[in-house]
Amino acid sequence: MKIKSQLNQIVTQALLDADIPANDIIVSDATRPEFGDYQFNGVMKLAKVLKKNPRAIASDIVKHINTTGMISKVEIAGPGFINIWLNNDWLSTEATNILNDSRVGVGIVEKPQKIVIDYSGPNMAKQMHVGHLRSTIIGDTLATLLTFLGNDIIRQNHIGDWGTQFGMLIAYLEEQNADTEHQNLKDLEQFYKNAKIRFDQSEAFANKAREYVVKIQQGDAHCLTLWKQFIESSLGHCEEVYSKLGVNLTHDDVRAESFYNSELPNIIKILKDKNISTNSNGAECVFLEGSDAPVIVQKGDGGFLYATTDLAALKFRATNLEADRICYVVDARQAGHFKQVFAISKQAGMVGNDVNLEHIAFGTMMDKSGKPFKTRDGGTIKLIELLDEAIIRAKATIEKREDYSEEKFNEIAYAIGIGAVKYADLSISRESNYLFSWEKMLSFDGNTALYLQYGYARIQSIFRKHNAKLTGNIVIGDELEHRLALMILKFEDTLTKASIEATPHTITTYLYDLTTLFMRFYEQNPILKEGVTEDVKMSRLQLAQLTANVIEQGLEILGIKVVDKI
RNA sequence: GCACUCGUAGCUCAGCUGGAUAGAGCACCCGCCUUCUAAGCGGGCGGUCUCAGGUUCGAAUCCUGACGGGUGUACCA
Repeated sequence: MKIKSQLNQIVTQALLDADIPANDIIVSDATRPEFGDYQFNGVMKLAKVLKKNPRAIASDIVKHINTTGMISKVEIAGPGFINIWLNNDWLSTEATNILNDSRVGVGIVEKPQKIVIDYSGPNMAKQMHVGHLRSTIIGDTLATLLTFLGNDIIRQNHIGDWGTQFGMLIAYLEEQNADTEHQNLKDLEQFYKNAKIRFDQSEAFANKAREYVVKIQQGDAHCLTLWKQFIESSLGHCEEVYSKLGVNLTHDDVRAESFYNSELPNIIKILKDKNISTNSNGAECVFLEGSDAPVIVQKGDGGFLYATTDLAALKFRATNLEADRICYVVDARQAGHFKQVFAISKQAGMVGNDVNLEHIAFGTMMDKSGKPFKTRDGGTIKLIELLDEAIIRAKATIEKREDYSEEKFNEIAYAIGIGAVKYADLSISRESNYLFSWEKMLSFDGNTALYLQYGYARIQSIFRKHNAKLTGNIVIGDELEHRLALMILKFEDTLTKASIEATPHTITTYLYDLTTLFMRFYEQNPILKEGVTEDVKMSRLQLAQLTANVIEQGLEILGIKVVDKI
């Protein structure tokens, strides 16, 4: 339900009917319950332009606001605020209507876009670690969200499969002998370490590794075979993580760095032809306004850099993939880099002016002491181990709660553990650094996945008891039910906002508020208890059902599973 | 040096396209279970929104400056 745009229209019409020039009329959420459901604050500004008393203008507008449909009451308050209450009958009708809607009342965007989302992007020469977590989780949520709203999403996993480290790894792979094939790649972590040790120990090996870098780049068949074998194996490990995380990235979404290799000389040619780049100290550079350091697109030795690859990728995405919007879900520290390549790509015409380029930046994950998240000895924490620990901790959290079957116990712990990790990440505003805390993320209290899952499970419990068809209509009986119904109907506006601003935490905040509201409703308004009339019972059951539907759908967009029982 | 970014309750964070008395959670204190999952709910305590100016009828929000933290900054990605 698009509530805000409907209200905007009603208020705009009221202004027009009152002969007041109206443009960009925006109604906002009321700041307090006693101020109604929504408020319009634009009168004071209008008063200045029109040189009239704001309360007089407000009164004029209010007279023309249509209160026969969704709005029940309008009031002028303070210097000229217009407070708006929604009609209970309208709320109940709209809410009842979406009871059997699989989209819980959420429509499709008017103008679907083709959107490329670049996320995860692990380096094949390393095991996935916590540094890849945020990009993977935030990116996947955006992809799911934008798809749900009706856009055409192209996921791009820009894996790092090219560069000097691969010489070392390939040399080691060959030294270990290829006939054992994937066997010696089973424990990739150990493989990386061993290769590094060999590299540091043996000068001969180190030289061979450097030689291999050149060979790979020259397209030596034998080396390329080994390289491909290595990449496949490393990617397999990533997919293990994706699967455990419940992230929708597949082999088909992989468009590796090396994919753009053949295009790189052309990128340089375009930049040279358009006089965008110049040679400086032997390197091909682009000097952008407002910055003293250049963007180097080709090294003095002829090698290319990641700026070049990113330009090629931008060109490919805008031209071949025909994207309207391209989102890069990458660490905030890369902000400067993206600002530069975005500017160059537009200047060089590699990307059309109408294409929206966005760096979806996120902050660093910190530990309790406020330092970047590392193991005790300063190493990076492997993602797969973090996820396994989350599941173990989830088990500890719920083990005393109920007698579960082994299978059920594992299923619930998985949903809670992985959900906790994802939710903790998504619920913080993405640009700020975030503090990693097991205690906080696995708590039943506060804004956590577990609280929402618990709320959902409580509702399922009600329906296990009720276990019969829902009939009748929703009837709003009190203030709490009014707010709950409205909150349910705000789902679409929330998703829309989150999709435009690329802010998953908008969704988590909403779901948390919804669940809190439901818990209060549930405490105060009995559903299946003695003395509740059939009509009221049915109405409340439907509100409970809708709440569960929104929680489930909302969490699904966040990539988090619900469970019937906790 | 220059650029970017952040500074809100003891702690973790919302709010920032200007609006009414700045909100949550944790922690702490006090209440509420013979009845739908009390791992819940209600109430209380807690703030010069880093500081100083400016714009405005109105500033946590916008502008300038200062202080403090983080990050980036010519051939890694």
